[in-house]
Amino acid sequence: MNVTAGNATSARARSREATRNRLLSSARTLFSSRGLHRVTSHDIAREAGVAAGTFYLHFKDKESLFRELVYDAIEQLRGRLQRALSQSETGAAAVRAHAEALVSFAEEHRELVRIVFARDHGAAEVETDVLDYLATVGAEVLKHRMMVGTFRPTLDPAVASQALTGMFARVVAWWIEDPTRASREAIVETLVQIQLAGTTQDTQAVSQAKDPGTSGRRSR
Amino acid sequence: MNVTAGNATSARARSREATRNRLLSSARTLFSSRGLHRVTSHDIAREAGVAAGTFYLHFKDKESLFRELVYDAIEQLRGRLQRALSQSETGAAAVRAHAEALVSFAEEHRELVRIVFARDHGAAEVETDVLDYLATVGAEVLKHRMMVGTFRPTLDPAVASQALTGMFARVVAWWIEDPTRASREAIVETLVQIQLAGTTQDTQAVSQAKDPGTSGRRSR
Amino acid sequence: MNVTAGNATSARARSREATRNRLLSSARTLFSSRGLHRVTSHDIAREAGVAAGTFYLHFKDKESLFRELVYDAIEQLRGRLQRALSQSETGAAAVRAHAEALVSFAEEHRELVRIVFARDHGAAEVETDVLDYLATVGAEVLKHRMMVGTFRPTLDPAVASQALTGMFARVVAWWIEDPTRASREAIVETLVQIQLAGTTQDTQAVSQAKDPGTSGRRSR
Amino acid sequence: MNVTAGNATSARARSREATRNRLLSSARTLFSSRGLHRVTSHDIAREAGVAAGTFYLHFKDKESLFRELVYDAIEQLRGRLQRALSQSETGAAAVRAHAEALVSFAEEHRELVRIVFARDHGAAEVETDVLDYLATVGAEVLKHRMMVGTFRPTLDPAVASQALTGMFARVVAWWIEDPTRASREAIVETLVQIQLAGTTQDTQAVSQAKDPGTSGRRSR
DNA sequence: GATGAATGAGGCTTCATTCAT
DNA sequence: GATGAATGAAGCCTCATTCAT
Repeated sequence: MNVTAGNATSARARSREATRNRLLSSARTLFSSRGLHRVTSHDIAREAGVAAGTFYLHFKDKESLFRELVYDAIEQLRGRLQRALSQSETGAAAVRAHAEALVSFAEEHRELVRIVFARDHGAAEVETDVLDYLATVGAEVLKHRMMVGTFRPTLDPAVASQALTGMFARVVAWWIEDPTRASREAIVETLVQIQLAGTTQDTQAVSQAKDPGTSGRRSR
Repeated sequence: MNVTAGNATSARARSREATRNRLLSSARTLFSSRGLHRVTSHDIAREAGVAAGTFYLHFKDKESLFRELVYDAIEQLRGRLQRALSQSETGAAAVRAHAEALVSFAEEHRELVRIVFARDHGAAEVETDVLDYLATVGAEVLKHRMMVGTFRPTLDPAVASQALTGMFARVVAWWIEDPTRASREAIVETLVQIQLAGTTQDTQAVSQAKDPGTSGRRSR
Repeated sequence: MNVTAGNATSARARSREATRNRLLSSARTLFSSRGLHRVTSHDIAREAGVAAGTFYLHFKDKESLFRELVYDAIEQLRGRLQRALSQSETGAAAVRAHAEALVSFAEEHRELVRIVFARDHGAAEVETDVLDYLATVGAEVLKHRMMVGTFRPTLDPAVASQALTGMFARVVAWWIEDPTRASREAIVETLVQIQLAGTTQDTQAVSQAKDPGTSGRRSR
Repeated sequence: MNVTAGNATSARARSREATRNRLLSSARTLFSSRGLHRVTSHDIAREAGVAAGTFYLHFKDKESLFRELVYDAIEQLRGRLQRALSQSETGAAAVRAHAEALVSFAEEHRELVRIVFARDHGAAEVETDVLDYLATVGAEVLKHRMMVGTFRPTLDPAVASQALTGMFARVVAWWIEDPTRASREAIVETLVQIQLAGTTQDTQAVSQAKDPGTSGRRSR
């Protein structure tokens, strides 16, 4: 009977896990299309095919579920980005790999991107701000690159990291909303070039800063 | 009697306007600190020192007031930025003037910035998304600069505009949240340099691209 | 100056009366199409072209105005009906004249009919119920006719009066809502015949009671 | 386990149904005494001994509940009346049976009668007007009787049906408000006689229409 | 007398959460 | 563990009425 109980328990555990996952998945879909505060716990339960009360057997409250979804997503993303960076040899390669990884992640996880980078996700309740977190992580990377010499030393790493994070989030959120807005290549290329050489090219600057421009081209 | 009537009307109108402004001002403060959906119409009325119903004499609903606040703010900002651009002679000067204008606006209108660039402003209901609007405006500017030759032609203007908008919004929102996080100069300088020369500097690039960095400094 | 004041006062009085009438008239129109509780005092004032507060200079409250409208209307109607009855020589003629007067009144005062006989006029607040009043008046008439011998003595006058009042009110309200529903003649004829001979005609009754039907026609 | 689940479901369903019925019953009482728009959803919930929100688990809104109450009532009434008619052999018997059924229904369902036939039930929102519906049903009956020869062919069935409906509704509503106003028999007799022979009896008419009058008497 | 801005009680409805089964 | 009916606080908005000008 111990054995039986053991099996039963584990069957239960598995079933429980399945319910939990259905809730997470339903929430992902719903939050993605309607945002945190326009989705009710009933909506999520209904979509998951469970009773309203079941929700609270798995999550403390709606916030909790949301936070879990978001944190999982950014951890995944962070991992992907870090791997891209660490596997690159040169700075330029790292920048490109990073952009590629970001765009790939967005393509594979449209819903998560819409949730995490949406402007109305009710982030106030998710205490640790998502972009702040990503930017903080990013700042560490920049500091490292600065030491290594691949980051312009006249920039403030904290500020630059916020800048880049805002840029990534916005571009990806905008694109994922309607992927026909730009080709995947245009997204990657634009992100890469801005990092490698900025957006500017004027008669004066051309001669002085031609190399970044050239490298921007080369990297295509 | 005409005069009396005229005065009476005026006085009424002035008083009405005053109430309306008190409501707007209270809303600005409250939205800035708590976000759209954590502020009730009663909160706003109370803060403004008027009765609950008075709110609805001046605004159709909470959304309306919010939208008015946001739209006014972005129009002001847009005007400031455009003026900065049009009064600059060179591309580099324009980039700097733009960044300066942005930061000044943020300093002068902390509350508006917190409302407009906050991620949880309930944008879903504010139909035209704020960043989209700004980015669209920005894209026009970039197209113009591309024709004039001060914008890197290998970039996609639509994508780049989203990128820059996201960057500006994020940096400014982050900084305004706590201005001790970076000096005003660091903010401006970082925004300018990223645009003029990107963030990167690698061993190869160092020698060749040192000037943008230098020019970044010089241009101070 | 007394004289002047006198003139001024009377000019004022006239103007005041005009305002009051505009309010009454607007209310009549609005109540007629929307019913008491779907018309606000602001609606009435706006329609009358006066300020919201002006309403309360002329009427204690919305109820008051409504009551005045209704009572005026039923007094008018009562007068018309009584005149029709008193000017008729025979009982049958009286019945017909009464029906004619009712229908004419309805044609001339569609709005009042819609207000008075509508089923949702919020009569609860108009303490003395309109139909009760009319029925009570009607009962007096029936008692009189009973004494004179033109009213079937086996009927209870109070009940019959309610019955007739309900019949009149309903037919008129239904017809006035859309006068193409039946011809004026059909309305009058049906009301007359029901009173003179009922609605029934069975195999037995046919031969014996054909005349009332015929007389109904003849009396045209 | 099936059984348990079955019972559980049943118990739930039964309890739910009980709550729903308590709400319906409370609403019936309240609407009956105060009319639709003087009863709030909170009133109904309180009277039913449930929380305010519970109301909305069972009914979309106050209107919905009201409509359900009214429609159920008129369907019941219609059934009763139709049965009375179809079980009668002669026209006169049908008229009497119909009146009896109407009065019995009123006695048994005072509250429903007060709601359905009240003049201020907010019918505007109950789209299909109750009396219109009943009159329309009635018109079909009259057309049938006309073909069978028990309905005076010179009457317009649509108009007559409105007339009778108004008569029935008014008499019943008036009586039920205070049953001491007339005896049950007086109500029935008056309704019957008016249909069989009208209200009139004048020196001329007497000889010509005596039989309907007589049958009116006989039936007492 | 007229004005119209302001009042604030009151009604409607939603939804996060609990709890008996 | 799952269920789903019930809870009730909380927000939104309307509108009859008042009152200073």
